[in-house]
Amino acid sequence: MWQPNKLEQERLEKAQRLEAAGVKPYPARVQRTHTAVQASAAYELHEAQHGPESSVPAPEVIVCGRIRRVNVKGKVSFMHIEDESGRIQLFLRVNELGDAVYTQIKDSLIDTDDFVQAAGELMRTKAGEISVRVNAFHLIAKSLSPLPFIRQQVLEDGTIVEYGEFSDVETRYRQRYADLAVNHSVRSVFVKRAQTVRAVRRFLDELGFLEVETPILQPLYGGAAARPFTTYHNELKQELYLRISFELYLKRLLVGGYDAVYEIGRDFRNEGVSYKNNPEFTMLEFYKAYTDYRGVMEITEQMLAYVAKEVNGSTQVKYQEHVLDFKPGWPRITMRDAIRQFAAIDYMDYPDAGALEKAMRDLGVNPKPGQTWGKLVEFLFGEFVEKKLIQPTFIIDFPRDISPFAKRVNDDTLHVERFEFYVAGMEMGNAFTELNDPRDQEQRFLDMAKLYAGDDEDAVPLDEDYLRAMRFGMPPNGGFGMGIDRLVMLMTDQRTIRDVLLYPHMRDLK
RNA sequence: GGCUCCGUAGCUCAAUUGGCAGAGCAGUUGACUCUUAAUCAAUUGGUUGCAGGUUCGAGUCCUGCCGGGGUCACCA
Repeated sequence: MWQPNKLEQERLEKAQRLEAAGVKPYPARVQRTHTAVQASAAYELHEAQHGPESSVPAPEVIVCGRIRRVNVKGKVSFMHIEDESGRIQLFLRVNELGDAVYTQIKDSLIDTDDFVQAAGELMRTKAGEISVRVNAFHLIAKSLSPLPFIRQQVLEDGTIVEYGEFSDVETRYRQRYADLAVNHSVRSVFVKRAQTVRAVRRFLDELGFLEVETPILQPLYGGAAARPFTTYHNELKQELYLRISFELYLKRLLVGGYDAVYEIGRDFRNEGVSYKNNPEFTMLEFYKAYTDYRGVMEITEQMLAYVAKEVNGSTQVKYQEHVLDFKPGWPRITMRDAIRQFAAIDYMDYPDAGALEKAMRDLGVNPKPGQTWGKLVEFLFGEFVEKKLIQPTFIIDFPRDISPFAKRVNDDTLHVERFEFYVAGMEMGNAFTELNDPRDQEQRFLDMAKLYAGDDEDAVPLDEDYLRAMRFGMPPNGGFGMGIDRLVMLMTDQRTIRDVLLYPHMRDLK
């Protein structure tokens, strides 16, 4: 239940006073002929055509927006209103507006944060700012709660300098609308986010991929190692999982005859929250027939370079203290070489888990006891290599026992054709030459069940229907998955995933 | 989940060893017909996250809880 504070109480009373004077604080009908930027452009064009002192009347406009600055003087006032395009100044003079309306402004019945509609001829003030000489002024939405206040200055090129800030992280995330309304730079992050997703789509569409949608509610989860969220369908009396990946549903479509499919959508993983993990996040997965993980690496490089260029105008992107370069030709380093290089240990000298674990302890790291060989290799990688991979890098050829959907590397029983790519010390994506032998796939499911018996977190449920699909024949294909949010972090120079999510997950307030 | 730091006015922040809770901005009132981080004068505003405890006295010290940041763990 809303308990108006003092400032809100004042605004409520203003709304009532306006209503008493016959002003509707929330009218149904609104008009706008120009955005703020269109209006400015229209005046500049007028000046260019007729000169600054011309007797030809300037264009008449109707603009709408939120009041961001008010400067009331005795008989002339100024406001800046803001719409999505930017800001424009209103020049309000009692002569044009009449006493009644001007008095409402002077009595500050109109507040910063209110939405208004203003009509009039465009002009330039003596100080040189393009403004609307307002002859009709209407409140179109009263703001009852003041937005967090920070002082801002609009420079001539339109940039907004902020003095002070609205920085309380918790409030910013919980009340993102206020964050967006006040903090100008936050809005641009989400514009770039949209541009990023659009660029990914355009890239894949142009390559001939078909965008599809697969179930989020799944009777069986799979395709990744993660704990799922569970839910329940009341009518069907059915336990359901929120998907942790799209993998198995997408590959079934290759059986159905599509050569190349992709999906961009939400995944849900019931795991820890961190600067790069949110319980729900946006994933891109694609699968392409008649290629393998080498082909997928080429697509990956091209795609990321394309996105960087579309969003930031260059394959080079500033991220924190680094300049990342997505230009294709990223290094491809095997998992084995990477660990040899950064950890000074060759895990192939220790082909069984017990020996490897002991060798790792001698190196001074402490994996959980009793893990599989592949898990140990992965631990080594995380401990010694991951953070060091700043420029885009493919790490290729992963241990088999942590990769149940990838084809083995020729004549190598320990490795599969899989790569992950890393940027800024973060895992960005994961891909393999997809396993398409149903007999091998079934064995992998069984092996996983055996390896991770009693280990709920890493168990991979056996998906009979997926095997059935594969038995009809699945073309050889390469598959790919990438966290879109992390990509957006890179494109927008944000340190945490929460700053690229409009509504990051927050604990419930009790 | 562990460790650690933090929570004071609408926003950003002060408050000495435990000693009257403050400032700037915004808000309110007034002046001002080209201002723009407007200016000038006056002025309001607090359950110091919540609940206990120690003390003559707690924003400050202690315990618990709530929320958040960082970090570790978890996480292909």
